[in-house]
Amino acid sequence: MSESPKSKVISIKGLKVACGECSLHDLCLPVGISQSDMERLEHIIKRKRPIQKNDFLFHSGDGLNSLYAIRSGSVKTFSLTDDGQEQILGFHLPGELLGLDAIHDLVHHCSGRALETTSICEVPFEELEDLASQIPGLQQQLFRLMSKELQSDESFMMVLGKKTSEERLSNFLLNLSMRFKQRGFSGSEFNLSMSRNDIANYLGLAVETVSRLFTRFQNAGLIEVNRKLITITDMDGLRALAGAKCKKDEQSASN
Amino acid sequence: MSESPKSKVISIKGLKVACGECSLHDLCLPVGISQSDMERLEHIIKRKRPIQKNDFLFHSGDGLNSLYAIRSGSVKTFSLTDDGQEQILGFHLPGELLGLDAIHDLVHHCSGRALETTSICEVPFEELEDLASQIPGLQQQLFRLMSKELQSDESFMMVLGKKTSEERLSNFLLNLSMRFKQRGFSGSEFNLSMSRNDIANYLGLAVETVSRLFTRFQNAGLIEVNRKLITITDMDGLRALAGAKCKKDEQSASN
DNA sequence: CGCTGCTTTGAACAACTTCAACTTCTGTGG
DNA sequence: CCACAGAAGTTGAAGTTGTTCAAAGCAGCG
Repeated sequence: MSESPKSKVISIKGLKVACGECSLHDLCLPVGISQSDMERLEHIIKRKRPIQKNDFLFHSGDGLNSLYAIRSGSVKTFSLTDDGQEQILGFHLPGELLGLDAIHDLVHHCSGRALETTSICEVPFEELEDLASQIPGLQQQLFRLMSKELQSDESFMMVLGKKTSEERLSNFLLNLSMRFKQRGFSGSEFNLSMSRNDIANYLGLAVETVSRLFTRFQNAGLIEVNRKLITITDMDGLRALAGAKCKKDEQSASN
Repeated sequence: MSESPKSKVISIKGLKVACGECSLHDLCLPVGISQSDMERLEHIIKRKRPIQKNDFLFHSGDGLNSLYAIRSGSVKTFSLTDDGQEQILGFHLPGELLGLDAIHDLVHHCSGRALETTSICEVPFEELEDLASQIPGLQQQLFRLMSKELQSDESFMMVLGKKTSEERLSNFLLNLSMRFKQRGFSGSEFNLSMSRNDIANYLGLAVETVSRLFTRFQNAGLIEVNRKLITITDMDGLRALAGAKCKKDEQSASN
């Protein structure tokens, strides 16, 4: 496949894969890990050549061989309903680790597919687990990562369970904004790598609804939409939409 | 599976908390762990006196001190939307471990509340983490447990994102049925410890809808409802409802 | 008994979906 | 460079599912 990683990890400069140097290193695996431990970790990580838009990173049903960390680009994960339609489970940005849900039974229950040209670090799971048992800091970091994903799943359940279409979309945009910002990109202007269809699917809405919402948000002066490019022009307004809906002001009375 | 592997669990008889003897031990923490390691684990677990219906196990905002394993009874977890309404995130049965989502930042982001009189094993998290770093089998089991929760969250997202009210409720009943069966109870007749309101809330529906569905399911001969007691009389019929909906038979043509 | 809270049922209403048509974009080949 | 075909996105109007509102039925409990 790609270049071999056995090239003595010391000289980080010459190394393609270097977590310590990676701009994402505080999002990704190594946190609070010593230099030498970090090198051991880097040693097991494989850098694969970039995958193209629509390429699969893994398929539902595949055995779990590796976890995948996104270096650049973006990936969607999804599974199929009984009647064969896609349900998108998440959109994943650089610095995120995919495949954690397959640890349970060592089988992927969703598929991962690139939304654009994407480069990936592959982390063989067995070796990672082994290393984690030797490096407490790594174990802890893995626990935290998984827990974080549980948290974000939970907050997403709230979106799907209680929120209106307006709240869902504004929530979605703000979530992306936050994550882009965290990664050093602009939080107020970014490209959506996924289609409207994907957004709708993810949010449990019809494409048409999403489309209408985009124009409604634009007309309301909250965002500017240029095809895939979104500019948030009124962050607070968007936040207001995403949060408490005031459809019942009388709630203060009943409360 | 069920029969104890080796009952030389020392004088477990005298021990209040004995995972090795616990009927839930294959659901809960210890799996593939040596006898002596198991004892170390049991040593850090505290058995608390049963909590009563509506008592809180932990509050949203609390620091994470312990994980909680349910021995008997049931618990709901929920958080509040910005406008103060409850969103139920899950119902938890004996053998399940609560609080994993708080590991990330050591703060609970949801509350846990007993649905009935419930007894709990408290597992101090720091000590557990410490132990996990010494016992690879324990680390692995924790990874698996968290991963399993990720999986079930994902399948629930599918329910909320794509399923109709009928599919949601039948899904819910089948899920409970399966879990009861797994725990040695009847899978076809069980008590709902949660209110209709809670069910509706969890499934993202209105109470009225859930109520109507119960009567509809009963009229269709799928279940029998006696207040909180549910008897599933047509498991396959219920499964059919939960799975692929046939609202479009023409899909075979378009597919 | 007569509360009180939970559940059920009916009827009107709203939000979102579905269907259908049209527009814009993208990439390909002449 | 333009034409064209297909995909993606937008917009309008009709249709449905599930919600909301209102009220009655029921069990549990002081």
